[in-house]
Amino acid sequence: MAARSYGQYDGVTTAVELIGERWALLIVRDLLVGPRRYTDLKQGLPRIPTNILSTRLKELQEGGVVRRAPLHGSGLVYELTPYGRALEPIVLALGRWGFRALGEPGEGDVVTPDALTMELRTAFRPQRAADLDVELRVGDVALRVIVRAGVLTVARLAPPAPPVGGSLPGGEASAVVVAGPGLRHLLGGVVTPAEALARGLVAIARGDDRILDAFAETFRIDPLPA
Amino acid sequence: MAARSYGQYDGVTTAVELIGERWALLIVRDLLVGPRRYTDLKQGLPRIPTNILSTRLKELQEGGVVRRAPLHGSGLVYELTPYGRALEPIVLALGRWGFRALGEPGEGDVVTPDALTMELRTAFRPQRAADLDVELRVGDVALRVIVRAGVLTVARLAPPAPPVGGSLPGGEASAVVVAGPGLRHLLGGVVTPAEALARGLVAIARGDDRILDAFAETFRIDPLPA
DNA sequence: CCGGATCCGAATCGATACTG
DNA sequence: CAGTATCGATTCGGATCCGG
Repeated sequence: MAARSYGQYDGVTTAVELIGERWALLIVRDLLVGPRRYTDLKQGLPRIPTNILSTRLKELQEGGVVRRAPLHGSGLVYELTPYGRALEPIVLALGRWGFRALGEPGEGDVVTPDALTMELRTAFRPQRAADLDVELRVGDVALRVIVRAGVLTVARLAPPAPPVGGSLPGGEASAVVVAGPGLRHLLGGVVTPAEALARGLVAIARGDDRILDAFAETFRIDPLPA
Repeated sequence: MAARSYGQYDGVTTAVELIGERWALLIVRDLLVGPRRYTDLKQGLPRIPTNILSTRLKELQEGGVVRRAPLHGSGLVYELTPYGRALEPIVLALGRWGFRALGEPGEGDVVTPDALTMELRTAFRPQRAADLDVELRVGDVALRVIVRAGVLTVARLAPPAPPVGGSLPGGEASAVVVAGPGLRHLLGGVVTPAEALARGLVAIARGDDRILDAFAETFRIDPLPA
């Protein structure tokens, strides 16, 4: 028996042995957004040592959670296996759970595009979803957030730069929402959209303020059900 | 920023910081069965170093996941806070996920009463549940498993010892099911109850063999939905 | 630039012993 | 019962280096 084994024979222990090592679940989180190259993962996890990333990817492959796939042309990507993709509801639920413990960001904490994408997915309420097409900016991350018929699509945008004329296929979002860490108060339902605007937690850089009502109704992580 | 921080600001990262350290989720797993004393936890996690158990309990308390409560009389117990209890569906889902990767037990692997209790909870299908009252023995763990009106109750029994006359309140179970690691094949639905009996994965030490049909219908972790 | 491998000090973990 | 203390074994983190 490996010295570092937990020495137990059950499903929870097996799960922890597969994805419980440091950084492993954050790698899975990013891969849930889509296949990623080694370098992409490294950028999405700025503080991960490269030897750890390398080791984890190997372990996740041995565990059947991740596989390598050749990238069309050159290079390769890591992607979740079907077994790994089965973690999606679990990671989303964990994200909701952890969200409720979010305080102020620590100094140096970052928000990455993939993390914000997953955060939106955790907060997404298909039953309540309004049709939506907004650009969401948090820090230097910009995402195009589209909801159509209860289906959420999130695309990464180039970091906010002075518009040069190049526009996305499909044109621009109907509104631009700019937020900081205070966005969590809106998602958490502890402030109304109007309050969030008044307190400067969120700003509408373009478009109608009322878009925020639809946004806040569509994305919410309610406090624990008593 | 702490040197060991992941340096990200989102729900998944926060969750991992709260319960992602080694052993933490196994502690939570056992506490989901019920409040436990320090010594109980140590027994339920035979390979955990006591300093780690001590450290984790402190961290889980700081994170608002666990709290200490005085035990009536003397001593104290650790129990989940409401926030910690909110992990239940997540731990159950993780248990189901990990279950599908279970192979043969490693040498020295053990099955503890709390782990087996949680395993049953992960496999429990309320919709399909038949009324049931059986004693389940795996290794030297013995559990009284009762299902009534779609509600599962699991109680720990003293390790299988020659009946001395002392009986549980409520009397004896209507059947005794004895199993080994091969039980996973029955729970996984890859063998029928009849096959499980024929191959010796499971034995009925007392009672009618047909109780196993009800058992296998009530407790199952199906393969991944394609 | 991509995809790592290597090296090394710092921190954590694991095992055992010990204590109020 | 409920932990601390100690100390060697591992792992992690940070930086650098290397082959395509």
